[in-house]
Amino acid sequence: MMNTTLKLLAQQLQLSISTVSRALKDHPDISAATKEKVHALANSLDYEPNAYAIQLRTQNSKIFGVIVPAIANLFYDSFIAAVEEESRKNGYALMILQSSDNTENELNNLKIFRQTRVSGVFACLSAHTQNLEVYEKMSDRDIPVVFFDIVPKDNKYTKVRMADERCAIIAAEQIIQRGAKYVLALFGDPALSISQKRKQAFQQFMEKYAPKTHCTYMHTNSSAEAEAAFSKHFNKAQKFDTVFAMTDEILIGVMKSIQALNIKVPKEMGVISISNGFIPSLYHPNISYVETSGYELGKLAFVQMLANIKGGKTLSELTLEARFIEGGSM
Amino acid sequence: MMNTTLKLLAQQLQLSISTVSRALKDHPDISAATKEKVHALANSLDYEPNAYAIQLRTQNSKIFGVIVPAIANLFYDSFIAAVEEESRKNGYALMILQSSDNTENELNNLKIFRQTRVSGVFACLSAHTQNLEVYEKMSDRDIPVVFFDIVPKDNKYTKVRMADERCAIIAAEQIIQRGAKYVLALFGDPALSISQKRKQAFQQFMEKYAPKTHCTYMHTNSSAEAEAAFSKHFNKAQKFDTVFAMTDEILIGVMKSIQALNIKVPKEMGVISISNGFIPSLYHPNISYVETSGYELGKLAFVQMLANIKGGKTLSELTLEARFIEGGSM
DNA sequence: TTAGAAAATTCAAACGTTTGCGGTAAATTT
DNA sequence: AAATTTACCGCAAACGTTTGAATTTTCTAA
Repeated sequence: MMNTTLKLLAQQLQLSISTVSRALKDHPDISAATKEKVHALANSLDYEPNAYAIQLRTQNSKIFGVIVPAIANLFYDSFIAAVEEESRKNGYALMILQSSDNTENELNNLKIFRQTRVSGVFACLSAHTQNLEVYEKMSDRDIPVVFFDIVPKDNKYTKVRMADERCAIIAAEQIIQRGAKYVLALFGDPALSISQKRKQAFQQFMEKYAPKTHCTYMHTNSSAEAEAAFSKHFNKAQKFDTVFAMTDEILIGVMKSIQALNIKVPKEMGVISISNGFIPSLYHPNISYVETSGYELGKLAFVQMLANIKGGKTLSELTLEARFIEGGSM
Repeated sequence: MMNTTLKLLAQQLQLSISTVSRALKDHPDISAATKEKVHALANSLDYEPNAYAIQLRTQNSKIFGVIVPAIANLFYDSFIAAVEEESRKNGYALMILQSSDNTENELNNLKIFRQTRVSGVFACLSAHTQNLEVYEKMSDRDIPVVFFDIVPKDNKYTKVRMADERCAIIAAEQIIQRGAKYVLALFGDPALSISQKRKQAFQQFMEKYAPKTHCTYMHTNSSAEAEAAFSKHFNKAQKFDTVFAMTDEILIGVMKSIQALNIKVPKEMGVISISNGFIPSLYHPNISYVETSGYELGKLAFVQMLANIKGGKTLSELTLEARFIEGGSM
């Protein structure tokens, strides 16, 4: 079936293409009568403007690119969901690519975005990406980039992220409030700045406000490692009374161990984590956590993107405040 | 910064646009020397073909649309991940839209896809979508549609889905093998055909091969309902020894109740579910489940899509075989 | 009436490609 | 040396839209 185009409408109505085009978008130059006729025919012929022709003409694709380490991830999921919602409201579509935490994929994806002439990209750096040249290239072409979650250090970029230090501190506050004596604090990959930041903030806070509390710090790279670390340490001389998990991944490992050892939460063991909220809700009692909402972050990122597009460059770093969500595990 | 175009290259090289265009794609008409010069300049000027111009000319967007009820969902996540992988390999990009299980959104998304002139769409029907007219319209425009997971009944469409009945039967087999006497079988929204199919297959199989086993069938619409249903029934006169959860959502509710009541798995209670695998891996012991792999389904869907594009229409329904994954809960 | 303004419509170029066809110069054949 | 082939390359139209400027039509006022 032939696609109906402006030309076709124009022919059938004995009008020029430009008149039809303007009629369709309510241009004041066009008479009400003509507008009506045009709209009527357009509807009955089911006219859909050709996005490619428009973009070619206007240089504006109305598509945002999103690049995440993985789509199948609770946090990024909700981030994407938020961005998608806002995009749709604002007449943008979304193109989502995953880097699988691999710098090469990240590069390829960026290239696709350039080729697609996206109107902007939301980027979460791969864990070990150092070279930001490609992102510079986007800026050169006036494609705004909003970094989220894992962001570059350099502050010439627009970025939104969780208040990582605050998250850790809020958790520490809760641990102190519980009156914990022996704490096992589990953090993620020590190579990631997010792990470093959180650990440093946590440790500093504990040392300052609860110097008598005995804390053991560990880094684990997977659920399995966290599970092993927990059960190994639990069986040692001094039993912990509280455990802190920096991520969902770690929490999962910890909870498996807790179930296996049939430890009672919160009586025998207090549990607190930093999370999006889904995983903590899976257990009984619900795990208390410091919320890092991918959804909220997505909303924030979108605001930044729009600001970037409308008002030119707005370089800034926004952090999303965290809050404590009471479960029953403390 | 100006985008470099064929015209620019042509000017700088004192060649015609067509020559440059052909040189760039290794056309036999062009001499090796010229090709080399063109490539060299293209590289140094960082030329990227304008996808919109190409699509306008060739009528081929090299973009697939994906429409899912929700991105933030373990099953669809992995489906998308698979489709994305394959798409990238084949030079396609992906545009992902979520319907939030709302028919109106679904319609809007489809419209965006039509406007974007996607090369094809992967569609999962919203729970209560009846009117498939919009999908017909896609076909009219020669945009192939591959339905997945929640698919229309009519078999004039291309569809891939899980072998729903088989999943339920495999679970039933395991339950019989465990020697269960009293079974609580929890299914999802009775309005969904998937719930009906699974329940019917399950019930039929149990009645035929284990008529003496006492089964209680229930429908629950959320984790909370499942949790309530389980604990309510568990406290009645006759205790169950086995529970079957049709979805992750239901499993989550069941497991919360099991944890709350401190029931020992698998000694006091056998647990089996149908799942993607993630949720069952969260507990200790791991829950045994019948695997419905979104990832595999994605791969399958992509094959179908390619077949549709290459070889014209291939109407068919493919179902993905399910398999039992041993946890420690049976 | 008629000039002049206002309203409505059309012209035509441009966005960056692809591609059938035609053209020219060099190489090959008679 | 003329005729034919071969190897390269350029012309120009087309894809569907937007938009500044020009043009035509209609209205207004003297």
